[in-house]
Amino acid sequence: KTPLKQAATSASVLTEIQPDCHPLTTPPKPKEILPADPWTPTSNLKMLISAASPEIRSREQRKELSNNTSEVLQAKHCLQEHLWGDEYEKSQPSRKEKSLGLLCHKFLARYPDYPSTAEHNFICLDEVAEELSVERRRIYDIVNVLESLHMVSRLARNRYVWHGRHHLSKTLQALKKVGEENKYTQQLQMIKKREYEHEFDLDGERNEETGRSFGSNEHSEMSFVELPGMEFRAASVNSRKDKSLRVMSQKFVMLFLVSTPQIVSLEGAAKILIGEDQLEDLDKSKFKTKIRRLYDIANVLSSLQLIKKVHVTEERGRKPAFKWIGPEVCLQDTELETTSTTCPPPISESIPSKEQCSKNLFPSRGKQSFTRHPSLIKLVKSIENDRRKIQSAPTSPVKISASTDGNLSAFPGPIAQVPTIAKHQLEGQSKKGKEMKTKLSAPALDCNVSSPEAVPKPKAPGAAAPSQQTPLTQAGCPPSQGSASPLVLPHTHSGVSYAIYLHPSQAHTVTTYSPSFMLQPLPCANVTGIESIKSKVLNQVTTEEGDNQMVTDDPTKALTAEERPTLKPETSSQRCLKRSQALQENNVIKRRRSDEESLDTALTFFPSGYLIPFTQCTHGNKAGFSNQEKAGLCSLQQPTYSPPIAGVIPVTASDLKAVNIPAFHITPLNIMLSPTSVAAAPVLSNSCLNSVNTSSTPNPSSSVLNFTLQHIGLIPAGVHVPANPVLQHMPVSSQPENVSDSSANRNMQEEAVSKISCKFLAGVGRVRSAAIALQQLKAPCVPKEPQEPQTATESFFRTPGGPNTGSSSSAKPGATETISQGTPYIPQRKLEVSED
DNA sequence: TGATCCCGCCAACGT
DNA sequence: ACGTTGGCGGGATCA
Repeated sequence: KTPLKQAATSASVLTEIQPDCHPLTTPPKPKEILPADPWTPTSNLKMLISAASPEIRSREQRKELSNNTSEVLQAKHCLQEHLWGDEYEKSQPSRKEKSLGLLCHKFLARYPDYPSTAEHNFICLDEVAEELSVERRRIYDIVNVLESLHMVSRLARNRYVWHGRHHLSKTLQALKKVGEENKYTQQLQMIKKREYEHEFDLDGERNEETGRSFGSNEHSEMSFVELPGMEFRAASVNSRKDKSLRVMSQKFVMLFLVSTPQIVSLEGAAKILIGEDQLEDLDKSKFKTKIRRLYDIANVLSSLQLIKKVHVTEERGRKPAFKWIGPEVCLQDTELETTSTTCPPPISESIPSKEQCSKNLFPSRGKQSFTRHPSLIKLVKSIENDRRKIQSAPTSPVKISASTDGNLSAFPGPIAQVPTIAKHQLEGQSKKGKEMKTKLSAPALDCNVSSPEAVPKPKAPGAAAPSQQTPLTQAGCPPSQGSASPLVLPHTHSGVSYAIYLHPSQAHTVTTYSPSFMLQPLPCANVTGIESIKSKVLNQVTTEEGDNQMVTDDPTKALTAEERPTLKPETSSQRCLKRSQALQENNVIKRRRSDEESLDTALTFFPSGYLIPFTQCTHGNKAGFSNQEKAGLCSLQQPTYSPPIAGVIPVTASDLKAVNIPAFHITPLNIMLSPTSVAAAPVLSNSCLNSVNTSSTPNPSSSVLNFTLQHIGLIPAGVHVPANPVLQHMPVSSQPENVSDSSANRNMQEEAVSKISCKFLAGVGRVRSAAIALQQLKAPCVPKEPQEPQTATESFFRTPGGPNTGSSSSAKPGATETISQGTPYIPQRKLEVSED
């Protein structure tokens, strides 16, 4: 009776969840004794478990008999009574049953992937820890990683909010962007190169060299990557300097997103992550510790179905590694990347203009937008403090968030602080929060007070505002209640669109989105299915196995499908297939979804009232399209823009109406900034943009825009504003002392400036006052030198498409895929990646 | 064995 | 002072 021991422990459960688990490795045997540490009485989890295997199911059934969720502990006691200490010991959950991965599964099972924003998804660490019967310490591990993906965010002590995967794609984009800026690709190459040289006794000075290059990485101090709208959930969190696990997690993810076969070995990751801060001492113990942490992170990421474990077999031997199985992340409008028909490896060079264009186009995008420079933290903090002081918090953020979107309603007021801040910024260009604090003036406070009333209210879907009704026309209204302009925003989760009454200023902010619209006129035919070809050719990946089963057969997903409607994971190959076969209507639908998402993004953005990145809007690529346009223009287009996760958001007809936020809704906001800069200095990125879009396709919206603006009196009749004002906030950056070419500094400043500009404009509430303020803006405006050219390497290294886009999988589980990791630096070498 | 990674000490931090 | 977070690494467990 000894075999009482685990057998069908959670370990096997997990394994069976994994598709590749083969009968060969038949799990020892079902456990005869209920685990002392019973499953969480979450229905989800139970379903998950029971679906995992018949054995488990039966066990669950047995347990079901006495499972009233409150009797879990009882069971434990019984168990204790009926077993001798010895046996009881054995019945204790095995190590694997306590694994972080499983724990994470349990944890995740508690919350929907895409929680409706209406329901409050709060996480009380204590409760969770108790319910999962683990120490809180473990929950931290999970939550920290989740936090790094913005799937949760901290509200307060012991309190987190669950966001689910709503922000995931955005986060991943941000991470990818930052990862690229961090030259992670190069670092990875470096490591590979180094290893390669090792094999040929080339070590020695060479290593010094390569090692040094790590240290010289200017981004080494990169801190936590934030998503706009997600940032000040808790000032305390931000103020903590040690976000190691969070940051490490993000970096880890970056590595995946940036490397071309999206496979990262633990070792390599550890080296890079260590190399960043501690370039020199590749301490053994430090390395070990790093690895340990990476395992922790990897476990969570695995539970999230973002990565899976593989083994990379090189000449050297088998190394543990992880492969990205999450959604593909496209940095910008995907159609730009897939224009050419046969894109050989150096594809990024074949589209450099586009690539760089968009990068230059949205200079504040990516790192600037998402990474908070250390020196900004203070500012941020103080602002947060101010906010808290000012916000009399009649309703806790918790309660506020009930209506539509937590983000949306959580921070109604702070935006109003901007004017002062902006002013201050313009005057002193000091980023010290303290000073700002003192500058908070009465108007700002007023705004704060009034803005809560402008909190979006749900409205009947039918009440969609016609797109012509620009918020601008109402901008003259004071920022009080009733002056809100209806702005239709789709409700991503429920598929119901809401007309949200936005404070005019907020509306402006939202409209920031449409810049992407300007990019759209790009003819986008002949893109179908290219990516798959590309990646096949490029990566020579013999994709095998289980991606399919891995993802689709996963009981977790199947079972929780209803509450995770959007997740329905697609295999890369599936996606490929879909892409190439996509029916027009599918495309349209997806487009809608995309729109939805992008708008959702918008929703996410403006509430923050602080970081309002123009740039982020970009990936909401089709946001500006009318559906007709989309249908016509893009019917042939490959729907690569939406990662699987984003692609399955339920859509209702009403959403169709919601997707149009006309360009000129937006532009006014930018325009207010731009006249100065436009006149002052032609922005480099403009020309880029023009070359791609404007020149070829006269943009009608430009004239409309100008007309509108002139009509409204925002700009003098003679002035013509380019249709792509997006960038023009950039030159506003007017800090003369900022000669440093350090992108970090610049980015920071740009971020600050754009933020401030946004806030400023958003907070003014009255166009007039904004216009007046604009006058003030003009003075300090200094033409800024064009965005630094993209390093050739950056684009060079970039390879389009992920390895996931490989051929359809048919290989047996356990088969190995052979990956030749082509890199510019090192000769092609064969790697074997095997599933475990 | 080496790969994994649980566990919980304890310090930094917040209140 | 006390509770929360979470870095960290010993050493148990797994394969």
